[in-house]
Amino acid sequence: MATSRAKADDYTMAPSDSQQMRALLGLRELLLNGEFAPGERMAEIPLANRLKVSRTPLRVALISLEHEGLLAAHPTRGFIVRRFTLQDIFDTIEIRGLLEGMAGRLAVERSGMRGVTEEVAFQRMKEAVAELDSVVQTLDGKSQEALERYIVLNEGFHQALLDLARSESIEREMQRLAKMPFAAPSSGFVRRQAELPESLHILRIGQDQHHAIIDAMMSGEATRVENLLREHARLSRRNLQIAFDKHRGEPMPSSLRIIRESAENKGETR
Amino acid sequence: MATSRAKADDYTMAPSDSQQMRALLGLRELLLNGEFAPGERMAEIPLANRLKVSRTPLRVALISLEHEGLLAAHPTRGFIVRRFTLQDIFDTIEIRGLLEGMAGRLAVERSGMRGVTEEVAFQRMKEAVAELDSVVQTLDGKSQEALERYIVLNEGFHQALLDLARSESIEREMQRLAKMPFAAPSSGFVRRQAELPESLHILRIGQDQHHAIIDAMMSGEATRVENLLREHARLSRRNLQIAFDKHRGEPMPSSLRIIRESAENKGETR
DNA sequence: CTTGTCATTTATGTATACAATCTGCTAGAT
DNA sequence: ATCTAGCAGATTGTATACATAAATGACAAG
Repeated sequence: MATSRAKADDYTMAPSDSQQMRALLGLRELLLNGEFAPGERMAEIPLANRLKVSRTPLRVALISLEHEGLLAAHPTRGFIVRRFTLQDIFDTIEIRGLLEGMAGRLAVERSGMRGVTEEVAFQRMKEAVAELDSVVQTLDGKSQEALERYIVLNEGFHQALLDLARSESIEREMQRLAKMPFAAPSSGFVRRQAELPESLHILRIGQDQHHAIIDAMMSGEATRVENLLREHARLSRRNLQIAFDKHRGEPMPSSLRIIRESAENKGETR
Repeated sequence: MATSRAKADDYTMAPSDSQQMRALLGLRELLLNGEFAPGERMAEIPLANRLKVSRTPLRVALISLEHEGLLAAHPTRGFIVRRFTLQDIFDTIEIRGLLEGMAGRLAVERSGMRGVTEEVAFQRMKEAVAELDSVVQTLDGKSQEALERYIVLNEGFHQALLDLARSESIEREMQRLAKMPFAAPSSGFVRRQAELPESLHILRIGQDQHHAIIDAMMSGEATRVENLLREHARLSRRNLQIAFDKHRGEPMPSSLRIIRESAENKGETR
């Protein structure tokens, strides 16, 4: 059930090749690529033309993206692009840490007498960590292939943890947070920043934490699991901070463009 | 900004007297009153007639309510009423505790040198607690008026706490959780269950925790604040459990009807 | 030159017609 | 009697026309 990550996009009914999906996926990609400036108004007709859909399915996408947090409702009319500060994203990552921490604790607490060791999802976690050991050694900032494998395994680790918690509520909230830019366990930006030696170092520290988490779970140390996962999430913060510092100057890769350094004129739309 | 709780419903643009609002508010009320059985399909045309809106704004409401978590997208067609177990709601309340705990900790950590004492929002918290002291004494299960006042003050306390955290991310997530049945700090069910002596007792314990939270914040004990708030949220669980146990038999007030005892046939729609 | 009002224009909110798809039923065959 | 295929009905997905409210710009008054 909650095993596979697949499933087109879940909500917004309609077969995944519907106009609504085309609009949602297309617009989300545009937004995450920083194609629009924060605060910019999303005019429906031009957007519909650009995405090759009519206004109705586009509207569905706009509403969805507002709930996802990428857009904000303009007080009087339509939608505008939401403004993200680094602080917002850091807080979101920390919330993710809270949720994963709770998931880890519940995984231990709810596994009953037998302990977590018996569960198949726990086997998946262990297998992911085992393979990550070798993948992490391969990582050198050049091998794109190894990095892709790293991401797959890391996501597998985190998904298996959620499965173990058996909590629909946590599952839901995590799925939600994962749609916020840079908040997911393996945020897309890892892909591009992983050349940096500091980032590689952080991936290795993360892998050490993976081991500690497995260890604590096997011992039934629920609180330790929770704390480890909270700290584990903070690695994403560090990683993001590094990527951000790197581009203090001008270029700023497209994926980072949605972030506004500070509050600026966080107030009105203008 | 985040000071007032007002603002019609925030998203779903449109002036608050729009058809979209009528549909959203109307349908949400129907759902929370347990008018539909979990798993039931939400047919658009009958619903539109019932709510006196056309299909287009109704559709907006359906999509919104799916994101809020009250509806689920049927794989192939339309929306169905989501199934809630007591476990789901308990987990959601615990997540609320995590968020409020983080908010309290941030409030202390981010208040800088001067400490939290200087902040106006902290004054609001103290004032709310002060008045709650007298209101709580008045509560006797008969005075509806005192109960209403209790709810207002309690919500003020929790909102001021969020304001102190100065975190848009937490604010957002809390606003979201508050739309889940029984997850808000002063869940609607308090209103009807407060006759029960056990519930009254719980409200008094909660007030004691309020004092402890204020105390810890003044001392700058961030971690203690966090733990207190996590535990504070669990009172809602106890309260809900009491209300639920009370109606083991048959009647089950309308507000509790959306909860299904256990997973039953949590699988398919049928 | 500035400011306020009004008309024009443009974009969004709403309703509805049409198309595509699923559901359920009936009839026929095994 | 049961299962399958095909058809009819109903329901959702999509497009679009129309209504309505906001933004824009022109013009006049101060």
